[in-house]
Amino acid sequence: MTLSALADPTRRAILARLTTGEASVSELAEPFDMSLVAVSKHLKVLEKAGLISKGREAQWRPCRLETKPLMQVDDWLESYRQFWNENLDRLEAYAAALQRGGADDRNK
Amino acid sequence: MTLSALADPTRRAILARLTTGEASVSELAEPFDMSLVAVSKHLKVLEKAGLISKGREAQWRPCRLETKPLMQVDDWLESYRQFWNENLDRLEAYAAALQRGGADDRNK
DNA sequence: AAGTTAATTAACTTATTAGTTTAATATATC
DNA sequence: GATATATTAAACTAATAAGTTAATTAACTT
Repeated sequence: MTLSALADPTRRAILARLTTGEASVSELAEPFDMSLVAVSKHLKVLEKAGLISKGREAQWRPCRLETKPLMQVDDWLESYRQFWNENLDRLEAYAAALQRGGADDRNK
Repeated sequence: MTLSALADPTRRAILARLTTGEASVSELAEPFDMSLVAVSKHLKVLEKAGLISKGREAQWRPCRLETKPLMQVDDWLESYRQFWNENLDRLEAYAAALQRGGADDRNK
């Protein structure tokens, strides 16, 4: 669910905004060229995904960023980091071999 | 586009499979309880997002994982890593303060 | 050249998503 | 208590997504 919540650019912009601190629904909506209702729905999606939480202060619902799901994405990436590091290692080894005197297919 | 491609569990499973090496479309489709055509479409989505590339060997289209978009996701996460580390720092500082003799609000 | 295997394209269905406008619910203020 | 502000809920529309089956393309095997 986290990834599909993150798939929308408006929602990602909202999250980015929240790294600078809490904000109310209408504050969060302000930069966007869409209705407040639409933004409110985006916030609901983010909340269901656990990416934000809402407090209550009078008639405002201050939203704040929750990091747990993002940390899980970070964890999920781990196996792929291993994958691309292996690839980079292979590439470096190949480049080094070339440097040492072009010991590639063309010399066989 | 990367994140919405990653939002689907079937597609994530396909990527995970591809960390173990190249595979043809039908090999990739085999574990799933859906038509080959459906998997072929998922592969098209992954390909458009740059997450895989397809070669051609006779009638097979060997797919392999491409890491660039995943590395970009990793980069995108960076600002959030900073955010949650700051939060952890604050938490640790608070815990340390408590340890040093409960210098919290209740003592003012 | 007939048949088999691998994959894609086309046409369609159903469900979900992102947005809209209008109405409702709280809370605060005059 | 009336009114203004902040937010959510309801009802609807249009676009996109995920799946299906049937047909097509391409390459290999007899």
